[in-house]
Amino acid sequence: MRFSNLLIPTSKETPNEATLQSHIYLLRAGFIQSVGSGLYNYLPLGKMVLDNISRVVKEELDSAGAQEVSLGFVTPASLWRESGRFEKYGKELLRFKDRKDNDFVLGPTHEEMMVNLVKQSVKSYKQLPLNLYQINLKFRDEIRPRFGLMRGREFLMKDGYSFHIDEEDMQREFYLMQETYSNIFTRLGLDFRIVDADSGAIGGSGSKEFMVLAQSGEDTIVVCESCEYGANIEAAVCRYIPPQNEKKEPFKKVYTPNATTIEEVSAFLDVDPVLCMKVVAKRALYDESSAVVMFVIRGNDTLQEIKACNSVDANELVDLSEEELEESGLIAGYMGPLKAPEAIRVVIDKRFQDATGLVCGANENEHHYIGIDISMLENVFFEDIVAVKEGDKCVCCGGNLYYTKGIEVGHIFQLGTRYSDPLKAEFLDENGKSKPFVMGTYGIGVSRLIAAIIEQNHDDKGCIWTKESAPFDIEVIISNIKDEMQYETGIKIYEQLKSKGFKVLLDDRKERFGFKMKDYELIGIPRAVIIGQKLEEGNVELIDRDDLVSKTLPLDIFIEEI
RNA sequence: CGGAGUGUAGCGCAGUCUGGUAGCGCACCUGGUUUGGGACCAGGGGGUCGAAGGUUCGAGUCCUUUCACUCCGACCA
Repeated sequence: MRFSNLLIPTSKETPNEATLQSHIYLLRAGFIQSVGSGLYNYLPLGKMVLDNISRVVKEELDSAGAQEVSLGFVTPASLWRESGRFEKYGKELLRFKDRKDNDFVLGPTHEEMMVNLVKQSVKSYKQLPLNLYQINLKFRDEIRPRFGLMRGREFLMKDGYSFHIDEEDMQREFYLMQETYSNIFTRLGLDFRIVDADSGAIGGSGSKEFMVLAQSGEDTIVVCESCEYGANIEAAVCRYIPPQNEKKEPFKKVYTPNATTIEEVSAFLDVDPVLCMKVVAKRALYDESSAVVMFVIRGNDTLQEIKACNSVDANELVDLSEEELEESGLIAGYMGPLKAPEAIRVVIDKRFQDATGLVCGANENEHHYIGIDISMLENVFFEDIVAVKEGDKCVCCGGNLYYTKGIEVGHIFQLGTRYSDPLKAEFLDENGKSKPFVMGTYGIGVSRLIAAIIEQNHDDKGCIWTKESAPFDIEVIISNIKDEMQYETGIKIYEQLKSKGFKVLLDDRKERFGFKMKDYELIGIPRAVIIGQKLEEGNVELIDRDDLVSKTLPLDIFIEEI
């Protein structure tokens, strides 16, 4: 295609709102246009990249036996009520009414719709397994959209759903999808890692995320330096030994004035923070109720809120105000699991199991207990609720764990019957018995991938597209279109490359050389051929975008070499 | 949700304190020169100053309300 005919509004200036490199370059190079908070238009170049990514996704999924469909974007709320998610999904779900006052939602994900589709057409085990997917718009009313395409409200996602007769077959498909996803991200030229993950609002068990490694990633992932273990911080686990106090202090209440933080308590009583029970009180929200919960962790740990939330099966955890604390009978700075108000649920971190000689708040102003053994506590239960720290030991091999940042581009879940049960999606097995489908669900953030590719592949001049994602394979740059020989040679090379099957962009604009080069570097097409001054000796230049190294080649050899 | 900030030409901004004909750079249009690293000269087009209401002879500027957008945070007891 000719540059002069394409809408590619490049810009020298960085738009105000962009902070992330990918966002800046995608805007400046004319791939996307901002239309509102978390909403973007795709211009021709952006649409080409989007289509390339979709194509790779589709090819790999189809060859793995999945089938593409397209579901309605607007979903009747009744389906969401049946699954129980109409209330549970929270404010991210955009709800609205039609003229007849019926409730609808804009689909943030399509489990309900897909289950409904299959329920109506699949009745027998003979029709299974089945893997259906779509590449379609999603809408999530994010609390705070940011980072351009990375966290928009409207975005393009591939979502797939598989249906099986039993767990075993669902797991087979899960691993097939894991492999298929690896193929997709490898083809797109990404450096990624597969990690264990929390299942979040989708529900189900056994989920894995595909993380593109990048400093700007929003997720913290924990990886092992000596084995393959990797997990999102929300789900990461590690080895631990329960803390034991060397000093055998007898149990007693002690006066601890002005010691409201772990540091102060630890210093005042001369005990290691690891032996201090830090209490984080939260309100756990459920569908129709809420409860105050005390999460008890070691003084040197931090609460992992997702794990904590899962430990009490809550929808969400929220902070307590000063007033709420008081109403619950809790005293900030002096909370403890021993002799706590009865209505309060206590969850203790697993790391405390069998621990002895601990310190905790006495639920009484300016007092702490010392010499507590965990066995003294009643009506408590143990869960893993703290964030793994760098330097903790890997559960698999004992190696050191460390943090890195990742962009979540894919997530696969073993759902089981989480949706088929409530939606009564059943089939008849070989004994003629009704059974709910056993399901898996698989997502890829297609529009987010555009940003992820650039986050991982750019320099200080602009984008560097990977082979399969690039809007064009090669750009033909005519240095000066008023030079007839350059112009005619440019056109000829352009036609030749096209006939060889390349996607070619011809920069035939009436601009100066430097201007065109800046645009080339900003847009980031993998290779360019420059038809310029060297043509007088019968040469052209071939340049690679990633290293910007150029090779001078005689015209006839150039065509061969390509 | 909490905190901070910004809305003036397509983009980036000045003008607001101290009310008096709406400005600059980039981009755009016309003509000419230039043509290997975002050129130059000359001429030109483009604005409900986020919106509504108020004060005033007069409001981009002062007052009230409202909307939108951006950034930071959502830790700890």
